[in-house]
Amino acid sequence: MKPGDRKPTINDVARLAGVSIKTVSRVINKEPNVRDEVRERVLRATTQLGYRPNFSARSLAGQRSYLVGYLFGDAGGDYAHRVEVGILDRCRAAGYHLLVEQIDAAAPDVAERTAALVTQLRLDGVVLTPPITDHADVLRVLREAGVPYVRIAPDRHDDVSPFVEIDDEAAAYELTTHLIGLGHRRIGFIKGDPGHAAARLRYDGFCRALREHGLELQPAFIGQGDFSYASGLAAARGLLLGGQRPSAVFAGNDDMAAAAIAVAHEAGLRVPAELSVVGFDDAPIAGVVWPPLTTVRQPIAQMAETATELLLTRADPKRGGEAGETPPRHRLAYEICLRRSTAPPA
Amino acid sequence: MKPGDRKPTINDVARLAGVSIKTVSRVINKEPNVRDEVRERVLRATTQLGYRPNFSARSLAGQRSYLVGYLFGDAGGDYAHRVEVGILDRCRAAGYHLLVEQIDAAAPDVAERTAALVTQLRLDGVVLTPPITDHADVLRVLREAGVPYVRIAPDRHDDVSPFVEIDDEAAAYELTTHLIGLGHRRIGFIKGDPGHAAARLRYDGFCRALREHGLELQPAFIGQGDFSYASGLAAARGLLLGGQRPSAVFAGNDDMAAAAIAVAHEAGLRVPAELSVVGFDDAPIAGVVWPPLTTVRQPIAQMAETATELLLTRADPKRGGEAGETPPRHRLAYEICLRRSTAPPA
DNA sequence: CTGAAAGCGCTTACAG
DNA sequence: CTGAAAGCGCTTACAG
Repeated sequence: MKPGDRKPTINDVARLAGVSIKTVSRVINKEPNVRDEVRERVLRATTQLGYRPNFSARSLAGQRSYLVGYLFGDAGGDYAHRVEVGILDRCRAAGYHLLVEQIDAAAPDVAERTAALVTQLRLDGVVLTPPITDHADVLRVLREAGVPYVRIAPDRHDDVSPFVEIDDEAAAYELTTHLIGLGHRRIGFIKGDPGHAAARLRYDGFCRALREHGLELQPAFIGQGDFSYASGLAAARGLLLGGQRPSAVFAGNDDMAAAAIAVAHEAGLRVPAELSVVGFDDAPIAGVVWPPLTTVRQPIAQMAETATELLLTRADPKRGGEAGETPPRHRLAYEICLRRSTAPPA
Repeated sequence: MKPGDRKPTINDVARLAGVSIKTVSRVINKEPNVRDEVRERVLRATTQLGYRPNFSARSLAGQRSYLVGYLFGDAGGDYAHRVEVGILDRCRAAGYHLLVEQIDAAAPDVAERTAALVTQLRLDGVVLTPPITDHADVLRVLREAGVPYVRIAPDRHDDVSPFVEIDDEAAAYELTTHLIGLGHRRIGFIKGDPGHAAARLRYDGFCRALREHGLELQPAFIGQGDFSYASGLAAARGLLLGGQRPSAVFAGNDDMAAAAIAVAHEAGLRVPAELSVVGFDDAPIAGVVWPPLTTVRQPIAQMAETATELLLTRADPKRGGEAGETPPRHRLAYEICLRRSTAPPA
C-alpha cells in the first residue's frame, strides 16, 4: 500500500469478488453458509487488495470490540509486565488486542474511571490483578456493565467471576516445612502488604506448618513489611539485630527476602551458614542476589494466559458459557525452588 | 447506570438539552462557537444522563481514535513497564488510551503485524522503544500509513520522526572518568547486546575516557554480554578469573554489573575493596545487590512522558506541526548515582 | 446459500 | 452561533 492510497474497505472486496458485503463479512468472520468456491474468491480478493477489517466499524456495528482490558494497580513492575506478556500471547492468538490502564486502588474516582473505560471502549473483557482484583467498586462496575472479567489471585472467592490462582497457603506451608526439615526451630517471618490476600495466606501457611510440627510462634520473630525491599530492610533489622535471633527467616516475597540477606551481610551474618532465608515469587531478584534465594515459583505468565483464555471463551458469544454456570476456578501448580540461601542451622 | 439501562447516546443528550447533536458534539470536543448558556445546558444534560462518548463511533466518523500504541520488543520487563507507566500518565491526562503490543523484532511478519495494527485500529500515534525503535521495516510501515510515531533511545538519527534519548556516550564517559579519578588504571568493560545502540554508545564513551586520560584499552579486559544477568556472569568470569585482572569493571547495564559482583563474591574478591563495579540504568537491581551499585540513572518514565507529549502534539490536528518541520529531538539529563560498589583500588 | 436494507453513534462538510 | 444531511465501515435482522 503506497501512501495516498485509500484503505480498501469491505465494499472494495465485495466488488472485486462479485459478491455482497454480507458475504465478505461471512468469510472474514468464518461464519458458515458460504460455498467453498465463493469463499475462495473472497479470500483471493482480500489478499489482492490487502484488505483488513476496521475495528471501529466492527465494534460500532456488532457485539464485539476485539479489545481486552488489563487493569493493574501498583504491584511490582516485573509482576505487571509478566502478566501483560501472558495476556498478549493469548490475545494475539485469538485476534484480540490489549488495552492497558493503571488504576490507583485508593483513588476516589476508581469506579468512575472503570465505568468510563468499559462504556466508552466497549471492552470485550477485563483481566484484573491484585490489588484491583479485590476492589469491590471495580467489580461492581464491571458486573453492572455486563463486561466479563477474570481475576488473578483474588482474595474473596465469593464473586461470580472466574479466577486463577495458586495455593499460596499450601506453598508457604511446604516451604516452611522444608526449613523445619533442615533442623530450624527458631524461624522468623516478614509479612507482606496486608492489602494483598497473598500476604495473609502465606503467613497462614507458615503458622500452620509451625503448629503442625509443634513449634511455637515467637512474636519477636514476626516482622511487618509491605512487599517492598525497603520495608524488608526495616523488618529484617528488627528481627536480626536484637538479642535473640532466628536461625531462618521466611520473607513474604523475594524483594523482602533480598533485603533480609542484605541486612545479614551488614550484620556480618553468613547466609546460609548462620542464617537461612527464603522468599516467595521467584522474581528476577531471586536469582541475582548472593546467595540465590530458595523460593516459590509462581507461574505468572501461565496464570495470565489461563485467565485470558477463560475471558475469551466467555467474551465470544459463540463460545460463551451460560450465565448461570458456576464460574471456572483454576488453581495452577507452584514449584519450590531450592537454592543456596538455605542450609541446616549452625 | 443500572444493568439493562441502555447507554445514553449523543441523541439522548441533544434531546434533553433541546439542541442538535452537532451542538452536543461541539461541547464534548471543546470546539468554539457555542453560547455559554447553551454549553452549560448541554453539560448539565451530559452529567444528568451519565453520557460518555463512544470511542468506536468517534474513531469511525472522525480523524482520531484516541488510541496510542506502544510497541515493545524483548527489552527488560522493568524497562518496558516503566516506559508504559510514563506513557499511561500522559495518555490519561490527554484523554487517550493505550494499546500495547509485543513485537519480536526478529520475526518475519513484523512489518505485516505493524501494518495490521495501525490500519485496523487507526492508532493516532505509536511509541517505540529499543530494539523496535530502529527497525527499518516497522518505521517504513508507520511512515507509509501516515501514523505519527516517536522513538525512544534510537540508534539512527536520520529518521524523520521525533525522538527522546539521553547521551549514553557522555554518561559512560563521565562514569569512566570517575573510576579513573579514584585511581583505577586497569578497567574492564562488559559490552551489551550489539543490537542495541546504547551498547555501542556506552562502550564508545568508555573508550574515549580511557584515551583522553592516556590509558590503554586492554583487550583481555573487554567482555561481550547481551545485557542479561547470565551473559554478565559468563563475561565477568572471563575478566576476573584469569591471571591479570582489572581493579574495576564497567558493565553495560546493571544486570550485568550485578552478575560481576556475584562473580567477585564467588571468587572471594571483596567489592569495592578489591574490585570496583559500575553499571548503567539504575534498575531496581542496582539498589538491591550488595554493595549497592554505582550507576547512571536514566529518567525512563520522563522519557516516555516526553515522547508521548510529542506524539499527542503531532497527533492532534489542532495542535499538530507542519509536515516539513524539523522533528523535535529531546535529550534528557541523566544522573550519576555514586553508591558503595566503587572505591579507590587497593 | 446469498443479499438488500437499516442502523450502530459519532464527525465532517456545508448551509444558514 | 446553530443545525440538517450524509457518511464512516462494518454487523444485525430479516427476506428469499
